[in-house]
Amino acid sequence: MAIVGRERERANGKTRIQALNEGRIMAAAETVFADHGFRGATVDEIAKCAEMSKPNLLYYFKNKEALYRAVLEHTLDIWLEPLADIDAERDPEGEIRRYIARKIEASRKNPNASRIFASEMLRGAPILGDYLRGTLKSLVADKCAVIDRWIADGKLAPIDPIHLIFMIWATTQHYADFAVQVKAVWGKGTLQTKEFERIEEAINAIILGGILPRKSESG
Amino acid sequence: MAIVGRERERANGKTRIQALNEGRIMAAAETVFADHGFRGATVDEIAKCAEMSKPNLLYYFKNKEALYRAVLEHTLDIWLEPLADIDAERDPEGEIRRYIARKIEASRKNPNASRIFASEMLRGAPILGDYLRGTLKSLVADKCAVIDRWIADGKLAPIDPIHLIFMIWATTQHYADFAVQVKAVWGKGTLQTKEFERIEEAINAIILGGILPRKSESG
DNA sequence: CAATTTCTTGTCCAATTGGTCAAGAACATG
DNA sequence: CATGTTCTTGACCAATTGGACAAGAAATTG
Repeated sequence: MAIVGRERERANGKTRIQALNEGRIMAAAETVFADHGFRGATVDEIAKCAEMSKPNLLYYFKNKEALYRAVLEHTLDIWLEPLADIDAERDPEGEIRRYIARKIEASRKNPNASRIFASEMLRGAPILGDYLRGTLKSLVADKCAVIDRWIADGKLAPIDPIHLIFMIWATTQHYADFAVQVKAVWGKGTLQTKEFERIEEAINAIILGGILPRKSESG
Repeated sequence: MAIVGRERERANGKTRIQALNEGRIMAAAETVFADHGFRGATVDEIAKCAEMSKPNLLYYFKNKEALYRAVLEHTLDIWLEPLADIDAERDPEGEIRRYIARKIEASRKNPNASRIFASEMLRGAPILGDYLRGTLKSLVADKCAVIDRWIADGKLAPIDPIHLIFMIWATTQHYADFAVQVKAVWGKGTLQTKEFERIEEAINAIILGGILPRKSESG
């Protein structure tokens, strides 16, 4: 059992060096793809950003598209998880608050992932199209059903669930994707934790105000 | 005064052919830039899309960036106008309804403009940075003041004006920028007038519900 | 420590890029 | 219709692109 002694701490069958370099490449690729999109990014630039030669990068990822796919896949995890977590059994206000919080957190902690996803959508989702029409569509359908049940139970005002979801996506991701604009117009140099707390409050105020049942009407 | 007889219908000092070709080039550029961003777009592709040779395109626009700037400028007009139109003297509900309606209309009628703007934001607004920090910032400040007055007058719930504006931007443009995703998840083949009417209703319902004063509290 | 595997890069390549140039074609006008 | 202007393009260019390859450098292993 002392076989672990030397170099064999390969997780997922990966060498130490592999894990290290693939990580560096992915990180570099994330920023370059986020800045320039798939076609605008160059392998050279990514390699330079990862501090390694281009042939070495291509030793780890067989070509530009493979690298792009790997990066996209990574962003999807971040993207999908919070929505899947909405629980029909708990109360809508708390669930939606928590969903918004987690989406905002994702925008704050991983703005590049959000921008890459946006860039892929802008060009018509040539890679993610199937994912959108498959996994994502059925997940959203699920959650729409949950929201509809909440509405039927009088726990939410009768709004259109899918557009509520779109609105939450659009609004939360806006602060990652359009960060320059937000900073410029808002007059903030950077968006830090403090700013994101205010953002979250503001979004919660409007959206929850818009979807919680009006007491004066329904009793 | 019969000088107008022949070919001299040049508006803005432009030849008939100039006006025609610049128009075709701009239209082509709009779709290509929208699909691939500045760096990802190629002059060749734009020329092909405009059905003319590359040197001919470069006869009308001295280089790729000049063309990009021209296209961006055109998108800004569409972008800016609706916000500037908000009138402090009229009632908030009607004004915001109208603003949302006009933004939705812009997304529907000019999705490419929206996507180009988004793409410019994604890469950090290297061209539009000054515009954001100048014209746009002060315009937004103006309108925030208007909204604050409405709030002070008890006509709106006390929400943060700038984030209301961000939310309206994000939500309305979402349907242009993320059209693929919307179509895929919503299960619509295309987004047509009918769909946009439902979208507008849904957005109005949530946002107005979220910002109009609650009668049960203040009334 | 020798053999084997993994890693790294300089060099090269064909294709594509943004852009120039000269020369001809179409047009407009006196 | 002759003349000047505007328009159009094929051919070309240097730089960059994504990627292949071979050969050497580091690791890892029995």
